[in-house]
Amino acid sequence: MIESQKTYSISDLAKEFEVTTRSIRFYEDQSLIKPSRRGQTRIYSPQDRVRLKLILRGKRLGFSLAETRRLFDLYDADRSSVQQLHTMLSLIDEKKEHLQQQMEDITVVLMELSSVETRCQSELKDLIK
Amino acid sequence: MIESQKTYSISDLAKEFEVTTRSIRFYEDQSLIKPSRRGQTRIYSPQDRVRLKLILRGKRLGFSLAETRRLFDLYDADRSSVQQLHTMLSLIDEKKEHLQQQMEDITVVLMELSSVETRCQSELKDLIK
DNA sequence: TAAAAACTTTACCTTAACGTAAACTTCATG
DNA sequence: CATGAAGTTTACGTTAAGGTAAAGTTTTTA
Repeated sequence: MIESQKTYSISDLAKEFEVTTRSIRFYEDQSLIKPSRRGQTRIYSPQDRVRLKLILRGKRLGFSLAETRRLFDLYDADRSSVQQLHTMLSLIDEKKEHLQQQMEDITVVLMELSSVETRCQSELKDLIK
Repeated sequence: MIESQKTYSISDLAKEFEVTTRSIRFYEDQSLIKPSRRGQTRIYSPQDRVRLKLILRGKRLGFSLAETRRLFDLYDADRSSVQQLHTMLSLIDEKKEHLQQQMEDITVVLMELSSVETRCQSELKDLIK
């Protein structure tokens, strides 16, 4: 099975994810993606594409690019020493706690918004009727 | 019941929420809080304190100060015209969608982190044993 | 009452995450 | 083959959210 080694140009990805090519190059500058090259031209693999997707998900969560890179480092990290594994586990825990706090915050805000929404709707009924 | 009309100084709040006085003044500058004054000195009411708490919660969610102010405006808004109410409802919907997207993102990342965590733990066992 | 502590304003500095413009190269195609 | 589209680098500009420093006022306290 010689599977079609799919690749993407920078503008392919820019369109797909609705970001500028400037941004994508900037992420590379910050060592978040490392596309290969044909001559000068960047060529993105499916893995690079996944990376970009992860970067953007991070952004939606309010991660800085530096934080996202640390997460990438977690995945890629040297898993050979006990030290390393412990460091990694505590980093993971830190992130998890942070995300759980965010979850709680979101839940609260969503409830508040729903309550305002309901009040608005009923006031709207009153005004129209 | 003459309840103790509690107030706070800027550094009271700074300590409680672990932010700098500079930040608190900056939020005022951006019209997010409006403490009263005794002479020049700022005096914060319990309501002001709640506002600050909300600002910080917004920050944890990655809201910009401008966004948070828009949310405040939603709460305080003129609820008299049908127009207004419709605008408000669509803003609320927008926010809700955004937050729901964030929830999904967080859920996914949490699961991924847990999976990495499990792998780390088992590798740790192998190394130690 | 004098000195320290806490408050104030004004103003310039910093960092992250790009936007924008200039000037150049490579490639497809009418 | 020239021209236009897409790619590249370099470099300066911009915005948000404060940090930091200077210079002054007010309040507390020894």
